[in-house]
Amino acid sequence: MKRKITLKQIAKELDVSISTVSKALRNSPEISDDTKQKVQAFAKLYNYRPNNIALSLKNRKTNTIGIIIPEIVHHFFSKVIRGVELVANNRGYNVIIGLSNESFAKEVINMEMLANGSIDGFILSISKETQQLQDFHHFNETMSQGMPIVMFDRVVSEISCDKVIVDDLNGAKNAVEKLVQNGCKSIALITTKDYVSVGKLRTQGYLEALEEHKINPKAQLILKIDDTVDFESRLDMLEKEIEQLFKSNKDIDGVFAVNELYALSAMKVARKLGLDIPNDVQVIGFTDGVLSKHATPSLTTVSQHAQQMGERAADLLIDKLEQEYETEEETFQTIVIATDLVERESTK
Amino acid sequence: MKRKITLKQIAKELDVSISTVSKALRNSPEISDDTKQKVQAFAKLYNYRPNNIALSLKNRKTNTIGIIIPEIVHHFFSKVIRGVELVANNRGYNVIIGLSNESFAKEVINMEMLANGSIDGFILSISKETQQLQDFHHFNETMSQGMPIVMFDRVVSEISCDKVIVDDLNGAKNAVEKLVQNGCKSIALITTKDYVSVGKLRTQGYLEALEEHKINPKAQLILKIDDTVDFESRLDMLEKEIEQLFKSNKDIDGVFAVNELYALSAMKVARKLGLDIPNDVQVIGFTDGVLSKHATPSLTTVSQHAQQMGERAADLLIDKLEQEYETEEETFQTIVIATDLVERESTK
DNA sequence: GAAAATCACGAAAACGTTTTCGTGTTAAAA
DNA sequence: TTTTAACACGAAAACGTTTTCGTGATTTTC
Repeated sequence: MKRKITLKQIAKELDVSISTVSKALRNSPEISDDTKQKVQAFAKLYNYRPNNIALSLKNRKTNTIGIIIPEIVHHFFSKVIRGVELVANNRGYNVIIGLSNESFAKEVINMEMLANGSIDGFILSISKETQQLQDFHHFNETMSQGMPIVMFDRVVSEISCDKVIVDDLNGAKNAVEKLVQNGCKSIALITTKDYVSVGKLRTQGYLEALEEHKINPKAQLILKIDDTVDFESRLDMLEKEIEQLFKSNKDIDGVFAVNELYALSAMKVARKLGLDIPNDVQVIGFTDGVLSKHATPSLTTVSQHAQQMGERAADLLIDKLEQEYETEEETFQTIVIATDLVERESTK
Repeated sequence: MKRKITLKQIAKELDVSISTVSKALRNSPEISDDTKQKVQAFAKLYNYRPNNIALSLKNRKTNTIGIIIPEIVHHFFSKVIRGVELVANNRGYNVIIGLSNESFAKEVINMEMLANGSIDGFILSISKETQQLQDFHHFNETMSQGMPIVMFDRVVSEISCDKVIVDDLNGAKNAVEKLVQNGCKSIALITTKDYVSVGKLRTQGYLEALEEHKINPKAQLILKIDDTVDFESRLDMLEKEIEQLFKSNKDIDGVFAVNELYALSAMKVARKLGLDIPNDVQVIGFTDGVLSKHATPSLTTVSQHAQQMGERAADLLIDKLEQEYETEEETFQTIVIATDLVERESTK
């Protein structure tokens, strides 16, 4: 078991100095062709590669970006990661992941771990708990140490940093307008409680769409789910709530749900109640998930372009990292990714 | 924008030596209580944290593990990552990811990148292309440099290293036996071409189950899909092949598919042909995906316990990394994770 | 009061690089 | 022949730690 070879070992072996070896390998004109050839041949033979850690220390730059997300077993987030990884690799960076698991404490700990030299900057989406607690000190501390942050999807307006967000408002608005145009008169909304930023915006989009079509929103058509519960494991509870919604509002002919699971559950409940989709009820979900495509009937969705979000976020971060001169005044941008309405069988 | 504070700066500020600061912070008995208090208070005030990169260089240990997978937008792999991340974090390690995107070249490049000091060891699942090319030099090179590797799921028998695999053979066998017990007489198999190790084993399980029940396997009931094609985008092709299978074998009353997509497509085609599930045809898939649970009818599956695989792999790797004495003879283990048959609506 | 022991701290090396600045040797210019 | 320039290389610092060893100063012991 031979360790990786170092400059020092090569130098010793060839009886030259470390500097000479380093220069020879980087083709410095200071070194004679003879020596260069000798060194390069030897290095190739022993498959020399510079040690990244040493380089990071020397350059005070790791060429690694940290990504902190609430959950990885999630189509949306894994697509974002793929996007980040794609451009990061192309631009010579590695990606290191941290999962907050929707917990504030884990988010803080993970960031502190990575911020101590392991990475050059963060790409992150904040946890639900952080959104509730409204405690953002760790972001400020990180940034005040000169480590840039790019937030995506779940962002917080109180923090000044680069951001990549989905156009939640217009995405929702377009979806609801589609339902209206398709003849729906009584459109239900299944959303989350208000502290989740994206839920709030999508709700707003729903309301605006109704308003523009002179439809009075009815409170009893809006179902706010408490999403601190893990509904993957408590599907029954979710379905009961939705069933209640349908039963007390027999006139529902359209449903807009702020995520895939809610939309699918709505379809399931509707079918169970003897309603035909899309003839009796039309359904649209807001999601980038994989379930929609394969559901029966397949679900019309607002697509969020998760991978693109990751790509843009990575570009934003790396641009900032490689910015030659620190601009006098820090300037941050917010990129808004437009959504697409992917029409499938759950709408007419 | 103040940089992170270092020992040197603290030393200068307090007019003591770097060594004294370091020792004071680590509570060395060499240092007087007075000085300790002074240093620790100052460090706390300025939120001092040792630089990970410097520590890595000094200790020749990064406390980071690299994970290389073919694809991240995949329920199975993201669950494995979650498992790895879970135990890694608990044991004081970070996780850095590399995506091979099923490409041999990217796999090699990614490994070389990370092997140059960035990580202490690998957890990986090899790409399809690597499986085809049967070129494993990069694994051998990595290991010969003293960097341990743990392979999971898609492993290669030619390489001696720790491995974590699913009991593909028995998982498949049990599934097919279930179908037999449920009364199926003519059971089709939808699998991949042979070079993918897991496909091969699952096929073997299918054959063994039939044999044990004295059923003669029929070649025309076995459909081998070329999975170099990305079927997420070419669903129609996949469905056509399956439709052909059903049409030329009207007696099919059971289907075992080696992954989720094939199983779902089979159900879709069957329904299209007017067959009822599970009364006319029963279907079982091999998967850890999310589609099965939410499909209609929901799909009976062989569960692979992906997260557990990740956990075991991480434990295996970290155990090896922290092994005090290098045992005389390297010894490798292969952990086999048993599968579970999750019965849902697609079987009786 | 001298020798020994204890205390409290600092210097320096090491991890593996890159780069700046010498410096001795040879070749060209005066 | 002397001065200058070009050449080819090495020493050392720096990145931020930890740790070994050394060393003055003070205290204890006889």
